[in-house]
Amino acid sequence: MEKPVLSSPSADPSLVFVVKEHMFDKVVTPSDVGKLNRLVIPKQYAEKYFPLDPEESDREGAASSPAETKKLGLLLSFEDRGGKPWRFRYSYWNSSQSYVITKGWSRFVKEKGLGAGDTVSFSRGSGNPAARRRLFIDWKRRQPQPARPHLRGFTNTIPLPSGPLTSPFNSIMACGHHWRARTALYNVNWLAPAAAAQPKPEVHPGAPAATMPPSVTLGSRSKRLRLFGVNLDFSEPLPE
Amino acid sequence: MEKPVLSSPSADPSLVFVVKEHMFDKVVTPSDVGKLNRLVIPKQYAEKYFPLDPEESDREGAASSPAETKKLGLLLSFEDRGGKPWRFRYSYWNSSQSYVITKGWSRFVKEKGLGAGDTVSFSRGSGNPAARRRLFIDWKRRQPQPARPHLRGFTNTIPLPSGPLTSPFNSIMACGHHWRARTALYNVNWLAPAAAAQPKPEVHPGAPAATMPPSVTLGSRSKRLRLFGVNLDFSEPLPE
DNA sequence: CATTTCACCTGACTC
DNA sequence: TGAGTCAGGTGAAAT
Repeated sequence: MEKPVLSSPSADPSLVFVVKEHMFDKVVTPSDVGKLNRLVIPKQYAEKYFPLDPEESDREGAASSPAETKKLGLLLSFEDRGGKPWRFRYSYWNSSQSYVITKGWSRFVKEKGLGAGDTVSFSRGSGNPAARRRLFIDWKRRQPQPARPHLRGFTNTIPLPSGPLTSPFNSIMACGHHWRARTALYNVNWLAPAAAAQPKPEVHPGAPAATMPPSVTLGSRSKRLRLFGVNLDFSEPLPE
Repeated sequence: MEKPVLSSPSADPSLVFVVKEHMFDKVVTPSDVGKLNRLVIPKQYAEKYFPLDPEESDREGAASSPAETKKLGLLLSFEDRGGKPWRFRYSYWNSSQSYVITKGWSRFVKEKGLGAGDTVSFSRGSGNPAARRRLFIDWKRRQPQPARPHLRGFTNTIPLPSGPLTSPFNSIMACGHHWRARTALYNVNWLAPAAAAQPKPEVHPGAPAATMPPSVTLGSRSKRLRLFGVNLDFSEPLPE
């Protein structure tokens, strides 16, 4: 067990400090923050910290018997750094032999804006059994990634993928956008006409070689691309 | 209640006609006829015609008490237009707050060859309470869809919306595509540059006036649009 | 085994 | 906006 640490003030105004023991961290995968709406808990930590067949089956949300618990899972209640409670369903998936947090997880991902590579951290209170039953969840952003260019349109600002920009169209010049309502996930891509009777795109400044066709590749330092007489402006990534 | 109608001969050879009252129709979704093996009954109809907590809990397959019925559902017995009996489990899903027909439904879908967009129709006998307890199910193929132009790209064929094609970009020429995985719903849109130093698009043949900006409108008879030196070919809708 | 059934779950959408 | 509906999913159990 790691050295207990003093936390920031908890939600309970009568407690100024909570002594916590760190349990484990997980660097979340794309699936952990994607639409599968589940977080896989590494088996070694799951069995150590969140046993599903405990002798002392006194956890909140526990079913009546250990066998039932194994089948139905548990309701685990955490507090985040602001004292906000988070209740997650935690269970074992026989099919994948893995321990997962399911219900409630996607709300956490959304509220915190978790992305792949970010770290979630699990702790519990330190001290007597009652204190140790108190669970905490925290998270931190992954190390800053190299800046990516963004295309700032007239009405939309659209994060660009870092790789080559491609389109399912091979025979037309197409500038496509693809997004999901009410999320910030946008995907812009385009292609040059196959038989281009078009001016070659000019990239300013410090342009990498723009290969087109089959695709336009933008360097992270490009700030402006003039394409078919149209100015495309790139900006730094949006503040998060 | 709609006007009672005389049906075709029923399964009971002693009865030549059955008087039916139409209850409701549902245009089935892809999920209703897909692998989920369930039919969602719109709540308004479910609660009106197939109540799960009836005072008179005398329906076939009803559990012993109203509370039990709510939990376990009912066995509903229908006759199709040929008098063939169809028994479906009908219940309420707490999690999605929806009424569903489950067991038995996939067999109906398979036998009738139901596809998305087809309509299933629910009726019951007209007259005294006993007659009204007799349930009927029928279905009809969806209307042939009106032809829509399709944009046939090199690698993709993308159904176009019938209305004007617009884009959230106002300042660049953008040809966007927007779709949801595994459904056939695609949405193609584009716009001309706001300050177009571009040739006007030419539309062949029988072109409607192409207004651009702010948007390009394609008539259903347009087969080809030459836009910025790029040919866009339109075809009839794909065979289904 | 695959397929069906079952009891959940979530997000997109509507009002 | 927030609440309700429901289409489209899931894992597990039943068949």
